[in-house]
Amino acid sequence: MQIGDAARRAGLTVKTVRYYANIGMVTPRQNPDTGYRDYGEDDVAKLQFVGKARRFDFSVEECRELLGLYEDRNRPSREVKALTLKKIAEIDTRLEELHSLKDELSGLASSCDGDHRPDCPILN
Amino acid sequence: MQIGDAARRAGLTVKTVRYYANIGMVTPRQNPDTGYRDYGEDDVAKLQFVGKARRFDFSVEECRELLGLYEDRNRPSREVKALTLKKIAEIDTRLEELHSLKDELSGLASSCDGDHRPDCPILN
DNA sequence: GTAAGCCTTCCCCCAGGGGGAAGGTAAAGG
DNA sequence: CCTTTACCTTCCCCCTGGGGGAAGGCTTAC
Repeated sequence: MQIGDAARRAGLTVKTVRYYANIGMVTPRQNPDTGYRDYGEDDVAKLQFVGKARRFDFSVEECRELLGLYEDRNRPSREVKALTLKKIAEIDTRLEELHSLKDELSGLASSCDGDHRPDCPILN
Repeated sequence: MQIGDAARRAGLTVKTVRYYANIGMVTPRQNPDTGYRDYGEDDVAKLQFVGKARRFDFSVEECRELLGLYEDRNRPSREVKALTLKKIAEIDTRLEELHSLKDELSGLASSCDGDHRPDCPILN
């Protein structure tokens, strides 16, 4: 199948799918007649997998890692779980950062009158 | 004062301060003898302000906007407050996304045995 | 004299693609 | 059969927010 169909089925843009081919993450066969990329069902499955992992905030590099485990028939699920737990820890860190950031901004906003006068505590 | 001192006093790198000069955000005078950038106290104050705003997760474009209000003697604090509230709303959205992402990943991780067997629900 | 420590501009690099140009190809409609 | 439309290809520049380092110029201290 052509890249357009593969992209639609994976819920990705053509650009993105082509990018994944260029960086060697999901490399389809090539149609020798047209020179077009030729995607099979297995490729679509990988694209869907990567798309999902990206939505899960895994970086492209992490996706490549996960894909390696995914393709390995003897993959130990231990490694996949470890990667997921690491990701969860990162999310926790980011959550804490955002929480304290929000608290700080909220404090500033509530101490700011929000009128036309030039003395605003946010700016000082 | 030279860029190195200004950067140290603002808690930024020289590269960053030079970048801010290049994009026209904090533009110091120029020493006519040496051709070096010449920072005054007012510039340092602006750099500190921008550094703080960046740490508050404001984009460079938003910093430029805030700086415009900061420099305007007749600035209405209303606008500053509005920008801050908008930022808080964005943080809320991001918090929700991260929470649901974490829930989803946690569910996957807990349903994954994490042993050597090749059937891992995370990958499926 | 020379080495260290400033400064300058210039260019390439990162993620993760997006936008669009220029040109080849395939299938459907008239 | 011809044209239109919708594909596809490679190529190159764009974004954010700078980092890294080269090549060259200047004082100052030893």
